[in-house]
Amino acid sequence: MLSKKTKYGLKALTFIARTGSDVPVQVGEIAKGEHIPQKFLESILLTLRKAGILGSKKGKHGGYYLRKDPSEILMTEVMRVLEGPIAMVPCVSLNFYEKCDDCPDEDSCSVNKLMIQVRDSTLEVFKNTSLKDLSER
Amino acid sequence: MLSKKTKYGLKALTFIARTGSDVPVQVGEIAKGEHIPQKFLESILLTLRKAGILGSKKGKHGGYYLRKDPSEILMTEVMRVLEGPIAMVPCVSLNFYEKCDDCPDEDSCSVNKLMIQVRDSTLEVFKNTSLKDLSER
DNA sequence: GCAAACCCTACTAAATCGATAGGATTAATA
DNA sequence: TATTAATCCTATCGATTTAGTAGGGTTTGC
Repeated sequence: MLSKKTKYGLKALTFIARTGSDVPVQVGEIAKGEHIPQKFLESILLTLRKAGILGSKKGKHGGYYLRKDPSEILMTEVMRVLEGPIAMVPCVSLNFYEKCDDCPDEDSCSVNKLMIQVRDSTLEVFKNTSLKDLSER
Repeated sequence: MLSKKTKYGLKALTFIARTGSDVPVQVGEIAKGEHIPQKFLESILLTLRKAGILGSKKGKHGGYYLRKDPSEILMTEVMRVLEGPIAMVPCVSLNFYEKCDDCPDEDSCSVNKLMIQVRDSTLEVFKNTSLKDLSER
């Protein structure tokens, strides 16, 4: 299941991208427009800023803005920041690999093989979808 | 993330399929062979039996067996029984659909569109993989 | 200097996960 | 028929994660 954090984060990014300008967008505005609890959204946008996807401006007329062109912000990056590993099991994760404690041999593990296929097909979708694509729908 | 329940369930099914016979396989045997806590595995196999994927025989020399040929047991079915919805959000789930409380309009929701793509590509993998495929690896 | 915005830490209620415990029931067999 | 070995079933539990909330601190524009 996709966490609310990720879902809200994607909606917020789309919201910002859709304004189409470099003027910072305020948290309150996004929260209202997308029906997201403001305080929760604050922490999500903070995560996205720390990851380098968003920039921020403090004080009056402050807010958040995109640090790259929407077409250059890929879902692989966004999903990894918000949701963590794309793979369904750590033992097939490219960026967050971890060995299973059960399972002495990955090569003979049927789950491993299946989950590699799922990972690759999901990755294909995320790799080929940018924030620009999201915001144009 | 894939739950341990699902992971263990898949391994157990693979184990049973690999015996290649109709003789019931005991829980203890599977637990030992796949390094799964026996009591936990018991409850998982019970779930699979109630879903009609496994059959069971009680008493001495009892155990679990497949109710269909491995080639007819598809990952779509197994995953839905063990893990629940294949979709990452309920609003794009085919078998467990639910409307989002935020999000007034699904058609204009960027998350919705993205998750439909992910669902379809994952579904494609599960639809084309049977227990026979798993057990032959 | 004050109001409006982001920044940061800590806390919490609820749900889920990964088991474990303890026995009830059933079936083969000696 | 008694024993034993297996599945069946319910309940409980500690740890973790999730989805927030609370309460300010800090910075900036006017």
